Amino acid sequence: MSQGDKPRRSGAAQGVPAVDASPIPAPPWAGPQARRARRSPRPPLDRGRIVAAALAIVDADGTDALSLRRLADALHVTAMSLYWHVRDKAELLELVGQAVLAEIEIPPARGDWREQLRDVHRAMIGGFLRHPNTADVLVGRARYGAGGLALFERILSILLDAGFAPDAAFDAYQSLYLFTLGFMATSTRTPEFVEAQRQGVLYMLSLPEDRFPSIRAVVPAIGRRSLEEQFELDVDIQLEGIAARLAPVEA
Amino acid sequence: MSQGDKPRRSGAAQGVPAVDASPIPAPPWAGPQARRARRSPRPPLDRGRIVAAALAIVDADGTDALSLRRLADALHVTAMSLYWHVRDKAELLELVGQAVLAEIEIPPARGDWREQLRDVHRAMIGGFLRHPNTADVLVGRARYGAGGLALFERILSILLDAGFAPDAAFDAYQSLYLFTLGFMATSTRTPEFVEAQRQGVLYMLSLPEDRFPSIRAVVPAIGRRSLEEQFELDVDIQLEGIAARLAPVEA
DNA sequence: TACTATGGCCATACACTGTATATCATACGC
DNA sequence: GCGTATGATATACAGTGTATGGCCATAGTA
Repeated sequence: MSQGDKPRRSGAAQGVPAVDASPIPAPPWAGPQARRARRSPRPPLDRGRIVAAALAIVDADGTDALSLRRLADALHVTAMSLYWHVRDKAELLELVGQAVLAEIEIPPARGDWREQLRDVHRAMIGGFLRHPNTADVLVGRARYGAGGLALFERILSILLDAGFAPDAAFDAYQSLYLFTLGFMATSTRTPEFVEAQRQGVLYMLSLPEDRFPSIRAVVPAIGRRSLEEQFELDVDIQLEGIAARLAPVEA
Repeated sequence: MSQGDKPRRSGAAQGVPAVDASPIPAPPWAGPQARRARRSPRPPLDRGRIVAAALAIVDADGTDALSLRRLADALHVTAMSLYWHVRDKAELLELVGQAVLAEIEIPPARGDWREQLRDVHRAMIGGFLRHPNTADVLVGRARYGAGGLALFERILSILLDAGFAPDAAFDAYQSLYLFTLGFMATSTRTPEFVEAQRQGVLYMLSLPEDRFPSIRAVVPAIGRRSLEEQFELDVDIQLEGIAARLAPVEA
């Protein structure tokens, strides 16, 4: 029984959450044997430090630059050491995404449901824009960590409290969520992406006016707003649409 | 002068568009020497066939499965042969994305601006859902090929014709575009993604009701609509919001 | 204090990726 | 026929994620 199983990764290694990407129902942080002390020169490398270092690399050079060896180097450790704490790179990326979400602090409720949703989304996009290179992580692998769940719960509760039926609340959430994802996807700030965007605008300005009159007419409007302002306006559009199509009848 | 330059890739190799990702202003298809005939058993491998084969692989197994060697094998060719026709993998992915966009046929105009936008977006999402695994390509690298430009031009012209000011037209477009991106990002149909989504729902259903009452109340509403219906509703919400916030005053 | 178990880290290796470089084969213009 | 572009290939390299197995210090037990 206790023979074939090497110290292999996965499962409840050390005192760290076992569940795959769902640390909520049983949050055994500070688990059984509460992290025994150590006095070796470098601290003993846990998920927190790994994820923090990974996020730092992503912030600096984008997700493509995040390789396990580079991450290990940053932690003064070999690549394989990471596998003791993390199942594989996919899980690592998930944790990075969750770290970004966890940083977001949900503002207290004030005002009607539209004000509240505006506030929550402002906080979200603010938190995201502090780590704009995490877009593909957040957009691609949609897994909810603790932070994501809290946001989800909060948004839904605002809607339900406002009298939305559950179905309508979900539809409203979906609408806001999808648009937020799209916004994040286009807000990457890695140098290549920014340059590509710039080139795109230049290119569109070079299009023949007779075949693309509308593009030519509108392109000058691009980029006249900051990302924050842009987002603010778009949230407003969402809310207006939600109010018109999904909100409960009563005033 | 004509010495140091090997047949190196890039530029106006063969009769194929030279511009990096912008085949519009000078579309030299059927270029100078209109593709001379050949009767070798296998035809001589052009961008079209490469992109088609790549798209087939992506449709079958997702973008992660698209490696240059596998693509080359499918074409009965070595990996390096591809580099004659394509600068690098990034360009290949761009071309795959553009191929998906190019497949979309823009419906004729009928009805008011909202009807028209609905029709165009229906066509878009229909075309996309025929290649749902191309989501990250379409979402990640936002480069406009011929098809993308045509869509862009069309949507803007609908808005301008409806009396939107250029700034407002761009804002409206942006709103629709971002949300469409988000929708595509969450519509990947690769097995892992679908499974992850399913797990997510199950997980949320297992959350403690006292801490996540809203989630528990709403989760049953997930997935009761098809993707097409979902999209339809969300477009409606966008349009409603756009009408309320951006549309010109006149009726 | 001696002994063992094990948590945590590392060395090595493997299959696979994208791509640089150089070479080779065919077809066409002269 | 010859040179020259056009296109495919062979080889090689650095870098990726990760499977496997070993190493060592500490914790727990006697």
